[in-house]
Amino acid sequence: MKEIDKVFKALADPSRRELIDRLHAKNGQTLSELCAGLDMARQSVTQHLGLLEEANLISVQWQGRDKLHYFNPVPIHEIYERWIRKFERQRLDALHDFKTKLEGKLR
Amino acid sequence: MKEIDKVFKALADPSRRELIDRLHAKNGQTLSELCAGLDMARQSVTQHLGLLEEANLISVQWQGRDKLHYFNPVPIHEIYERWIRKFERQRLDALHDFKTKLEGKLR
DNA sequence: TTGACATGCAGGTTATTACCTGCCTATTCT
DNA sequence: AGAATAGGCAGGTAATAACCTGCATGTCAA
Repeated sequence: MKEIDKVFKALADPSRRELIDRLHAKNGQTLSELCAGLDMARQSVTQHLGLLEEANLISVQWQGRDKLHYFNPVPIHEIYERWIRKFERQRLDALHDFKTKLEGKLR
Repeated sequence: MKEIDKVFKALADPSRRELIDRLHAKNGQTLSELCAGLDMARQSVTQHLGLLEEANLISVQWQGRDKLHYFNPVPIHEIYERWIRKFERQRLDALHDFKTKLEGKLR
């Protein structure tokens, strides 16, 4: 499976995006910390975090019995650069055309 | 299911991203046109297109017996605005910090 | 009008996903 | 040392996803 596929797949699940959001708000959280309030068994969270790690969206670091999780924004940036940006450009072009046409009608 | 969830789910599959890419390259293609070269039964493609339509990533228009497909960049833009942009910002900040520290060391 | 073509609809299969529970290990704290 | 805490590992289940085939319908063109 290609890297970019893993990232898209990882982002497909709302719980995983929620986890990323939480790490973005506070980096370096432990598993238990991330579990708190997530209405889901610890094992499920572990699994989600595993997928995120597979996609290189987070990295982990052990500290005694604690497993610390860190968010890595690089894959998201790559998705943006390699896949999303071109559509943004098209969209802006469309807006530009629209505005131009509008100005034509108003003239 | 929330709108944004549908979009992320729709983008999770490589075949569906491929379809979007093709429509981006040439808008208004028929189903048969999109099937060509996709090593997949027509019905599967129909299903993928259905999901993309559900996510509002494409819209269709009938013309006689032909079903024309058009790409809509808006949902992708929304994903970018509401979800990706903040991570881009963090990333740029990180780069900036890095550069600043580096300059500190070089001084 | 008949044949060729574009697509829809129904249903079935297999793989994957998102969960769970139960039990085990390692670390910390008292 | 013993209890509490953080996490791993194995396995099981139910829902969903990604495919397929077969047949029906509607449209175009000779």
